[in-house]
Amino acid sequence: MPIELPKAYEHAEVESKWYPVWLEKGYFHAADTSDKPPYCIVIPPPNVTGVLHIGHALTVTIEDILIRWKRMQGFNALWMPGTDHAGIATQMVVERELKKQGVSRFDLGRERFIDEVWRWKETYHARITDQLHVMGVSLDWERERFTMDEGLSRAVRTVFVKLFKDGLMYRANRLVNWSPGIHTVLSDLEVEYQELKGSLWHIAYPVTGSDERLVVATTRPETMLGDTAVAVHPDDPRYQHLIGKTIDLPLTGRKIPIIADAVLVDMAFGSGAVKVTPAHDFNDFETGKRHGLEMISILDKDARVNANAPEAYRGLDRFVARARIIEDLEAAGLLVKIEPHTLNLGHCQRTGVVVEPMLSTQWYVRAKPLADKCIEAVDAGKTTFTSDEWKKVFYQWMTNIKDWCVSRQLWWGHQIPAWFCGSCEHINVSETTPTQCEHCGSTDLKQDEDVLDTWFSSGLWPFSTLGWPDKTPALETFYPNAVMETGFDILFFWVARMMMLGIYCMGEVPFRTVYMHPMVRDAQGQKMSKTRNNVIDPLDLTRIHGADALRFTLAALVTQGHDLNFSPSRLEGYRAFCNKIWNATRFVFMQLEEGETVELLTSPTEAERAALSVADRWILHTLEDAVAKTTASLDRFDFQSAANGIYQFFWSNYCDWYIELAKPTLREAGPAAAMTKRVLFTALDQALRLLHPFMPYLTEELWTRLPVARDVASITIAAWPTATGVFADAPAATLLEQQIAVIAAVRTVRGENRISPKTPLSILVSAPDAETAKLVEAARGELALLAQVGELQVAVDAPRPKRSAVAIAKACQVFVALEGVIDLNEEIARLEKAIAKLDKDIEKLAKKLEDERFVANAPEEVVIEQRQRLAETRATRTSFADNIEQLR
RNA sequence: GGGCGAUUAACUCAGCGGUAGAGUGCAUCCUUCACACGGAUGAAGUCGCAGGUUCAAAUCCUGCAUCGCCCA
Repeated sequence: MPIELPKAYEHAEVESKWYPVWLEKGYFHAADTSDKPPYCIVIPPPNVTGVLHIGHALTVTIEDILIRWKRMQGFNALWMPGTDHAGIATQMVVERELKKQGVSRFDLGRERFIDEVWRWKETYHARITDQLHVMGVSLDWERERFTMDEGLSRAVRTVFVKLFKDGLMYRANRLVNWSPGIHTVLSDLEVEYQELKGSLWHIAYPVTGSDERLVVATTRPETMLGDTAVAVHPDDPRYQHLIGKTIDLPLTGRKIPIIADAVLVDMAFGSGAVKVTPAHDFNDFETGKRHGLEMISILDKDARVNANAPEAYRGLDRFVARARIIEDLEAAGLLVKIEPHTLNLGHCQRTGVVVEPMLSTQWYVRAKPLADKCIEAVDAGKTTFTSDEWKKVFYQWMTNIKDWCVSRQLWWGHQIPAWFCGSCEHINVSETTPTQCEHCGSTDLKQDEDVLDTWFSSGLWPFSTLGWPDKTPALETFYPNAVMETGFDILFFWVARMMMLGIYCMGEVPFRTVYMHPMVRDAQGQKMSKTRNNVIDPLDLTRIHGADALRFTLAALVTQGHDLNFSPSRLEGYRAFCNKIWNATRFVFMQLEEGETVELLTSPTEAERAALSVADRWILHTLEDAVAKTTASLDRFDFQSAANGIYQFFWSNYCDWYIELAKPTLREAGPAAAMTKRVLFTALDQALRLLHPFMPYLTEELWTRLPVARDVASITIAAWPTATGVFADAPAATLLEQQIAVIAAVRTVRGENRISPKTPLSILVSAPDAETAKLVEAARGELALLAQVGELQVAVDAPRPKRSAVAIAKACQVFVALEGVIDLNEEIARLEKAIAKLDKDIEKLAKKLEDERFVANAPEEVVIEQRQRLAETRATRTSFADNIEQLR
């Protein structure tokens, strides 16, 4: 009994079947050492408490395509899996869950809280892993890592100590970005600026010992409690006499100096006088340093007014304090006016609260020396970007790099390996817990309570996952990684940090190529968000349309730009493509006798070659072309054209023409049919391989059923097709295109004249020469089947028969007898419409060719081409016009 | 304020110096023995606007408009 397939492709059944098999057989496992060339991608570790979203789906689709492709090409392909502890996000999630039970992390205490987080981590980890499985990812799960596991934690401590000893890790007291939402410092990158409508308050500050008042404009009146100066521009004639005098700072009873500062003050803005609050504003902080001003911090960690401020305001939230102070100033007659003002405010990336600049002591990485090495490496081409745009952005950031604040006031993360001595205040930095102070020998040591920025451990990912700091065989084999693929939104957060730390720790770049993918948006280009209610869940999509269809869609839509607008209609189209592949295979299988096996055509003998039909030769030629183009597209990370190329080959060439052309041959059992059958299977086998990186499930299901000899059990590890040129056959392509054109010409006449498909047509084909005539003659069976041609006549330069429709098929004219078939007026109308179009083309071409400058300047082949086209178009027009005359 | 990107058929996108393409949708016809998640045929675009370079511009340059992003 021949191989039977259900009538439609059921993705759910097939997809649930294969993943466990692949895992069991260990196809995704890469060897530590191998004769094969290495190829390694590390997954951007998803947040362990996160849910798979469409951005992850895009990431894993692209990476799996690359990995599966390279694996098939014979590389020792490693795709490293793992998850990220995501300090802030995870701590927030768990705190929120605890809050539901009425428990705060402080109720539990640090140790018990962290135990709690680990418990959550286990649960969430299982979920995100299952979600990844659904996508069909060929990750080497045996190697899976977590940023907080023992090995990676050791890597973090090692790097910290190394940086410290090299003077690249230091502590400093400066103004930082404080998130009152989660009670921690943030790095510059974790602050998101957002334009907000606010106000500009003009406040009158009384000059000491005079009636004069100096008006300052501010967007943050509450910070006046911490003002330590008022600045004016040194060249401002309005205020010359005040420089050096003092102000009686309202509500506080303090006196503060009036200073001149050309950097801070813009004479044209507001009143030209600015209050200076060094402990609560980055510009003021710099001003304070320039002038040696006092720095008074007036807010605590909750952004409430602290004891440095007058008693009346203590304990008030910063925004409540603002309202109170405005009231009080107004009562004192010191509020001059309020203007509407748009300001750009920093917000905490995670909690969304307004970030507060605060004075505090934190750990910093000296970034410049690390960044310089990155720039050198990219300059030297050690790492290349697939897009010039992102390379430029990378350079810009690296060139203007600032020191990286890496300490965080969280509990969940890698605790900083620094111990403060209670006796001598020395800071002991060590990979292992010290028992006594290295400076004074005291045993009164207390570890820094803070943890490291999550991105610090992620920055080690390309080598920490391979066993670093140990010199493992895997590290030796797979570092540098081949490709870093991720969303452009984490270019600085992650890619840049990996470059810095990779070069620093390993002495070599972490990866050879950087490919940045766009952000997935909805079909209208809107950012997906819960508030917009336009979030597309990839798991819903896989349930409805299948993982293969989703993967193919993402690959077909991905660009090197900023946005990928996800279009459900495209997904539906590619789901239909899956079904098409299924049914084409089903048809091919139906040609088999019971128990029959097929020998694929690899390097044909002369005898085999001679047995190939024109259609066979054409599809093999086209296949080679598709193989070459797909491979070339993947080589340059052009997933879109790779996907489109295979789609076109499979649907338009293989299904629409080759299978249809093969049908008449197959019906007449014999040597021709046997050969065609072999070609059908050969092209199918190769096409499935090309499709496999995009559609792993469907291709595996079909490929393993092929009744052919194979050297491996799974398409996962089957060889990627190569274009050797054995099937290159341009003459066959030309011949077949002529046949196709004749068939299409008849169909056009039929379609346009609304002749029923059942009505057989008599046609006469006028060929330019005997060879072409012979070719058309040879397509008799195909014409009968594909165009319902009952009677076919072919002649060289045949005279036009009376009462016939005419259509052009490349070098031939096709006359379709119309007697008794249609209303002649229909055909006249069709030809008139065609002539109108031809006239337009003729006019355009003639005008171009009459232009002497064109003829003189354009390349000769272009001129010749245009002349030819004009001649052909004119001939067609003449023919159509004559025909109308005859029909009348 | 500085920088970057986008604007092509109703929708989602290719093309990036020499006849405007794809998928979906739409119209007409066809349930023919792989597939109606199908087949055939067709309609649909002054390629955002205005200048410029060129024999030739959707494609290169300049400006403008609209939308979006990044950095400060």
